[in-house]
Amino acid sequence: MERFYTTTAIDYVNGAPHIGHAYEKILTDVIYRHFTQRCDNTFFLTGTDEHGIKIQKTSKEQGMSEKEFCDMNAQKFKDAWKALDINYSKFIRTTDAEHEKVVQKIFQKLLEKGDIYKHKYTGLYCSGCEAFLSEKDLTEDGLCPDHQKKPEVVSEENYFFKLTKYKDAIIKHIKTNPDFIIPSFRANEVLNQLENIEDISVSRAKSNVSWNIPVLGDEEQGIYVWIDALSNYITAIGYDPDGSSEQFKELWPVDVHVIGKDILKFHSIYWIGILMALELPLPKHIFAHGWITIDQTKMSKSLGNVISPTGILEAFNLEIPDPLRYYMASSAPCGKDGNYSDEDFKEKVNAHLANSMGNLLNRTLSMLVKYFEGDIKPEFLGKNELSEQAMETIKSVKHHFDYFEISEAAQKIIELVDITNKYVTDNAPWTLAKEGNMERCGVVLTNVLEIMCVITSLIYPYCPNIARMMSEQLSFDMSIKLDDLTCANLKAGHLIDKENIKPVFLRMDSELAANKK
RNA sequence: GGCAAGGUAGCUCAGUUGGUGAGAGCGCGCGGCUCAUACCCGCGAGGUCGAGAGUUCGAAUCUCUCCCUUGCUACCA
Repeated sequence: MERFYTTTAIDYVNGAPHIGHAYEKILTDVIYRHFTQRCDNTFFLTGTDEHGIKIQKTSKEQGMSEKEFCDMNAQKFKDAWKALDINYSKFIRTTDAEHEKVVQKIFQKLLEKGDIYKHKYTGLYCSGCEAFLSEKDLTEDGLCPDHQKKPEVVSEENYFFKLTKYKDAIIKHIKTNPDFIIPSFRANEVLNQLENIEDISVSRAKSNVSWNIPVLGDEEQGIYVWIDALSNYITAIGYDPDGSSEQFKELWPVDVHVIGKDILKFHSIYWIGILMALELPLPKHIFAHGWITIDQTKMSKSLGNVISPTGILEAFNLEIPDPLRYYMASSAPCGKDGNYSDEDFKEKVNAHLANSMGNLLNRTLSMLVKYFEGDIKPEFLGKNELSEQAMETIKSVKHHFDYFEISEAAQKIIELVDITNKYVTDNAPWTLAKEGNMERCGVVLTNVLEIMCVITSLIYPYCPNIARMMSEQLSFDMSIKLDDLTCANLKAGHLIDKENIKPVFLRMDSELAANKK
């Protein structure tokens, strides 16, 4: 594998980022960082979706221009991702001039091709949804279920995308590529939805919505979300109907679109139809993750249980996002919902990162200093009784990432940590030292430190800061690719002094952590 | 209503094509160790594997019925 391109959904900047937004970015960042350990050319795209009537209205309510409002909120997302160490390559905004220009060209191309046509439509329009609703969507009182508002009867001439033309091809693609939609049980849902699919409206009357990308040559119409937002995945890397960039040619098709399960339909049907119309290769995978619930309850503004990711970092006085990243990425099985609770967060992070992994490094380095003044003697190096298991773990972690099983991969890493902790206890280096069996003692400690290098590499995608601290204390070069990773990472010589041994992560409720404040 | 996925120890969940006394992690209790971040290692808890019936020498694992949860989708109103 030489290149890897991944994306997140772009977030609608109508408000501030919450833990649900953060979950997706963390997942994607973990996936991305893992693949940077396997590929040379990698790219990670995220960004914001900034057009539409809701932005138009909210900005007006707040007495700002749409542009000011979007700038303000987009910045909040950027700040949050910075706090979480989301290592994206590019942050696209759908109001970027370059994006708008290419979207217009895409629209034009599909129009010329005949895949977009004009059609007069009369229906019940909900301005909250920015969409036409059918009567069956409404409540008993004839209100929009989401906005509790009565939709207006609107007759509008819009452009439509000929989605039905591609229906059979999309069905065929999903059926012949079982790993196209992940997790696979969602593929059935999509196939179900495809049965009743109709052409989709891809423009809005400028008189209704002004904050959007104008249709070239038609002042009455603005481009609606589908072509505007979905195409960010290609405009960001230089797609152009008149000739794409080198970068686009290298990176497309995308390896995985990471999205929430709520927008799977748009990505696995609408977006695929658009790509087919543009005659572009299709994404290799679409990974639909589940929701993060808060204390087993769905997060919602009305319940007032919306949690901000930076709020959690502050509440626990965390200087690095690693624990939150680790928890988020490891708490839900692939594609299923996960839950967040303060208690569970603390418990899991303390157990895995502090008690097991962090303490393992700490205890081993301490013994190396105590018994060998921090030196690794040449005779300590060589055959490692743990190497087979370590290599097996690397293989298994890679395998899980190939299927975007992020929490499952984390579990494997912690298993290796546990095995290694047991190895220390079973071999009791402190007893060996007392008995004067110094060579065996040194061999055991060195074996453990070699495994710690492997663990450092494997935990890096989840905990980049902790991994960096571990690598520093081990003098281990983390830039090594996973394919080249072995259990021979250390060199004979002086490794570390007592004063440089530092806990890489302190228990969140420990006195040490409290004193640090 | 249809389709789909589930209901397994306090919590989160594993349990391949049915078969030695039903598992893991966390939490909890007890013991051990003392290198370490009050950490690590070991042991334990006795959970009618949602309910009932059936197939079988034998079912958490297959069949049927029922109850409950979740997702997608419809229809009546």
